[in-house]
Amino acid sequence: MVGLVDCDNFFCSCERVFRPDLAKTPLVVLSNNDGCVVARSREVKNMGIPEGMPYYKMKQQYPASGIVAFSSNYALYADMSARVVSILRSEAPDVIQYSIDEAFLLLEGMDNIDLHKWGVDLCKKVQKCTGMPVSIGIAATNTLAKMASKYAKKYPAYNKCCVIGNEEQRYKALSLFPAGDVWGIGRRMMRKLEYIGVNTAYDFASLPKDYVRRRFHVTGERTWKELQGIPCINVDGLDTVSKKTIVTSRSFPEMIRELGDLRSHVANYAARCAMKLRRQNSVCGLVTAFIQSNHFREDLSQYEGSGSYFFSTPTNTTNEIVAGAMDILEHIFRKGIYYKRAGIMVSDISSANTIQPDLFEYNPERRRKFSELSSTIDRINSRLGADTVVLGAQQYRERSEDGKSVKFVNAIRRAMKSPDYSTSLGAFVVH
DNA sequence: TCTGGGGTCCTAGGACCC
DNA sequence: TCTGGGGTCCTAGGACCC
Repeated sequence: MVGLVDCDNFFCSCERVFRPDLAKTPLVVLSNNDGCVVARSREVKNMGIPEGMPYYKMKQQYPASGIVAFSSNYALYADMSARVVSILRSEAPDVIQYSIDEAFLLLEGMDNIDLHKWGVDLCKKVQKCTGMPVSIGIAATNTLAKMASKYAKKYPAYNKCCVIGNEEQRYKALSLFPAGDVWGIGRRMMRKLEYIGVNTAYDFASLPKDYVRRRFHVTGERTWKELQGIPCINVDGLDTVSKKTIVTSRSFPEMIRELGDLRSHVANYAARCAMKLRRQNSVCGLVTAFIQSNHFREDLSQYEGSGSYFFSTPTNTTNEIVAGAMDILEHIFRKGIYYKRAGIMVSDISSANTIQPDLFEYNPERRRKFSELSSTIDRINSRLGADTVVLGAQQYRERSEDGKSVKFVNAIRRAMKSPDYSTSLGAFVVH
């Protein structure tokens, strides 16, 4: 059997752990730049506010709702996530973290245990130790466990733990479950399914296997099998295997026209990608940069530009990756466009332990220096705070009146961010 | 005024090989 | 008039996830 532990309204619950006075207050957490609603408390979900709704629209449409909004506080969420996982690891034989708020538990060797009681106790322990409310679904496959966890959330009678343990329970669970909510059935697939009269998970599971294979390919067939109770979606090692691509991208709080301003942003994203590469002890062979105009402004000219830069010897140093990104930017920049978003992707990722050097241009001394420089920057920044030391290209220029001096400015709007309660002593300074 | 960010896997089709 | 057959690898784009 596998278990799927899912934090209830994760971002909102993180905020509530340190603001118990808001336990019953409708709460939302916003995306970068306070753009969209990315997390909603139960009260807000009940009001019918959809995920992804732009914050300004929410304010327009629900002016007197009493909803409290928080900017996203990723330092807090990442730390809370780690705390929850550490409790899970202390209780379950094997834990695979699947996302920031979800983990699969491999429940081998627990055949003679009352799994429902075990799950209820686990949720209680997590809540007691971290303050985080969680639910758990237990079943024979990942897909069924995900389904069970939704039942555990929806019906209080389950006491936060729902087990799909036999055929009767599986049949009942499938029959009452909308097909579109099944893990692996997205919007596109659901449109096709509706067309052939499939509404519930049971309807889908009742389709002939060959038909599912033909219409929905292997991925659809896997989901179908999982619903039969046959495991075939593997998440083993998901959290230990290094990433194959790494992306850093952002929308800007204001639109940007100048190449110089774009350069600062893109250099920062490139530096972040380099840091993420080093963190997983990887190097990349390719960096891709992209810049985009504002899709929502149909009155302005639209443009999307992207380009790539190959490294003859794979690298993870900040200066090489930033230099590559700057080179691309020169080529893809067009004058007269109002830019709203940009990003960097590094790919062709391999281990930093086995770098294949370029036969003709390899310069070990240069590489060693760059590499040392980057790890020194990492050490300084981890001790003294992120972005204590950056490349010149990463500086955001805010020009003074006379245009002579520039200063460093914060690039992201987070007007309503909570303090970093769990990771910074500064959060508790009394003013 | 205002609209998020970061991943994975699969498939079709092109380019290339013998 | 008439133009083979069987592979592999790579990439872009689609679909899905949180």
